[in-house]
Amino acid sequence: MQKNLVIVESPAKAKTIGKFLGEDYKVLSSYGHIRDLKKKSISIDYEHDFQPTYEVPTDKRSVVNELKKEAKDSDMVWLASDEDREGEAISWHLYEVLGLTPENSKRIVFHEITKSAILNAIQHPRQIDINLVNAQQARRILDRIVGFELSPVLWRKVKPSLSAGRVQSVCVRLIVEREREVINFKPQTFYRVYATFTLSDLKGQQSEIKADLNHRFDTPDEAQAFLEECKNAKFYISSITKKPVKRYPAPPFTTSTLQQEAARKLGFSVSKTMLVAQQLYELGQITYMRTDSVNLSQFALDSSKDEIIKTMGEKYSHSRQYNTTSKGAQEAHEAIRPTNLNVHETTGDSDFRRLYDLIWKRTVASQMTEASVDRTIVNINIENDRENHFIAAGEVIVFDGFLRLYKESFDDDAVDQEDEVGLLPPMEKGQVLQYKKIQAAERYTQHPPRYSEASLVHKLEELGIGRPSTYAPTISTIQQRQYIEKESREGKENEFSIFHLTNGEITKELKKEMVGAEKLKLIPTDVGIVVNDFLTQYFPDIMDYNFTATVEKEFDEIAEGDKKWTSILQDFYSKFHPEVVSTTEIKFEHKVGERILGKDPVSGRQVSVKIGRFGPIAQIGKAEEDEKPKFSSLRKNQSIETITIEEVLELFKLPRTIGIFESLPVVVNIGRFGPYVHHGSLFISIPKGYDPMDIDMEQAQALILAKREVERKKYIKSFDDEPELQVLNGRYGPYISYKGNNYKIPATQKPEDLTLELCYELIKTQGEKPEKVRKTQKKRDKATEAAKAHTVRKSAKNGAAAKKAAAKKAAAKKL
DNA sequence: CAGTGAGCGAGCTTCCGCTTGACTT
Repeated sequence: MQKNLVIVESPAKAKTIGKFLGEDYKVLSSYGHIRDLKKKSISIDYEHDFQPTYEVPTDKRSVVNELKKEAKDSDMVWLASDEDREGEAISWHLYEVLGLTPENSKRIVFHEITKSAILNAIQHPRQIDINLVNAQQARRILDRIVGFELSPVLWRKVKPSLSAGRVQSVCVRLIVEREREVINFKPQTFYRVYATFTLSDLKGQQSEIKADLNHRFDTPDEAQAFLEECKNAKFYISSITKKPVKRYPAPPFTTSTLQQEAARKLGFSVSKTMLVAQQLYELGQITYMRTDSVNLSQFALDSSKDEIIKTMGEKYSHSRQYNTTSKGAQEAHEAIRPTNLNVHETTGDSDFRRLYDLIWKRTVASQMTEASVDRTIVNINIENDRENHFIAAGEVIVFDGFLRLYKESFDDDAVDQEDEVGLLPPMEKGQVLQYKKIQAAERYTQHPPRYSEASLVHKLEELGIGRPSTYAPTISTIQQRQYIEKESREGKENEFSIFHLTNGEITKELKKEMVGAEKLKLIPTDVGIVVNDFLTQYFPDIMDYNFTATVEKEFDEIAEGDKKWTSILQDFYSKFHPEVVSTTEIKFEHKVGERILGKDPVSGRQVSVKIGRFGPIAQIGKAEEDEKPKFSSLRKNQSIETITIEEVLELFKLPRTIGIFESLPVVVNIGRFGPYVHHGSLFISIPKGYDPMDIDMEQAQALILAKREVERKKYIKSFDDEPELQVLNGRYGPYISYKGNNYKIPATQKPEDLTLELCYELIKTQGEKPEKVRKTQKKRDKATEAAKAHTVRKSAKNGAAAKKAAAKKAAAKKL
């Protein structure tokens, strides 16, 4: 019988700690929470002080059973989950589920995983802090109430299977509001003036300086007038100011800052960063990757100091401890850093190496001396012009310090392309300059940038919404619900004018540039916009950007023992629930989010757009009229909010019957996967370059015949003895199809010469794959729908349940 | 890949935070 059982949250942590503690200690992991509110029902008893009903989820049963067994075999159980609200609750649930007592259990905490920290923790045990636990229960139950009361309102008023929650709904709101700012933005033009001057020093050496005007002009006339004035003006240096400036390194990484920098410097998505970081953590190469703390352990401070002195010298070392400033931080862990700072690089694939390199550099740089820069500002006056002057800036790095290793990136780096400033030639006050050229270029003010995944995380953290463990999952949830999409937009070509002044002559040039290109930005869908507007109108408190911060304050009061958790919930629920009831009872004249655009000039029937079962649709006519309404999906790039009646009427020009071929109609339409020609049982995608609005019979016939040819060529060979095996011609050349799986044919083998035996051999050498059951069309439809509704994980686990639901749906559909 | 679209049915969907593997729909 072992003496001690220590339970931590993460298995990697358990492994490390196990090494520090001797034979008398067994260290196991709870794998996070082991108990939660029951999954299906709301599981809160409103009649009895919000009494929750907890259950051990199925995927935690085996963990719990093992812990139970080990606990029974131990003299003492040490509950060593993290020291924050969630961690305290994990310990409490363990205490309850494992049937522990104050005599056979102790609660311990540590912030860094070192032998001394853990031994010290064991010397100073305490009991479970029930106030902190209650704060967690309040948080959990409030989130359940919000999610499970609000989502059904959306099912009734907007569309089934939608969701709402304290975090996700506000997240969508940020993106919707930013999109509106972008749409409503009216770019303004202005003229920016910049010049190149020449000056000669005492020895007659010529050099050049670039300088910007301190003023922008609103119109081309003003810009031109200014250049006119410069033609014969005298330019001289009116002042030279030198100022030493210091630059300080950024603090070590938290989850949020790591996600942002990995996106900017490595182009990683938020989830990719977390995936790679998780692997580095499991290999013991970095500390825990879900943290909001910038704190470094004494060990990390000491070893980075050693490392810096050893590789760069004493003057580069400057130890610092940073303070966490982000809202709602709980600081149960250290900052993200390499576990051993003397390991400068890691092995593995390039993603691995690059992320490790980033973390190593950021950590070490944070412990390095600040950089010293001499900054020079030169004012160049224009004689007889007291309002305008040119400014030239120069910078010399006197001591590079941390910049030797690492420089933080910022989101607008790409915008400030003229950011580089270099060395200025020697000059003195009063010196007269000659202009070489002066240019006034037309520029446009830019709309605020759409959010990227990383900049959204930054904003969420700033508002104190969400936690390090939820940033990545939240972004994928709102994508799965199809509230937002990640999209890239190509830039548009834009013409602008530049006036040049050279040799006393002004010329005008028209130039083209690409503007407005955006890479993988977050854009709301129609569903996202409609849901957001609905929630913002009827539940403004929940949708308030400060809602989380406000309730967090109350949770803190519970944790401090100043307030009762049930009365906080009572206050909230007594206000919130009636709002849910009254909103549910509203009989809307139109469907939520519906826009009436006017009347169809041909039939006189009403034209409207709204959210349909499969997304946004346009409709002519009303359901209650005798004649059935006509429907058409909106095109990609069209939105309920901005579409015009003309555009809607255009949609109904399809489907278009363009003629008869072989006594069957040829119909052109646009479906979910783009434009297609429909003839008999054949559907043919219309290739790019053709316009479905004016494709003619000749072109359509060609497409039909070409498709037939492909179909004909598709079958190279089949065998009477084995109807399930075929040799086919596909997009990538010939292949073998067998029981729903495909197998390659080596280039040396002529497909026509294949025998059944040869095919079997090829299948065997490539490893026969398990038979795939070919589903019917309808079933597959339902399966994808079900998969969309579930998260990837859930659908994997509940495969059988999903199938059952799908079958039911399919059955319902037939009736 | 699949080319859909309003009510007499049946019963489903949903939250946030803590943690990792095990899947073939």
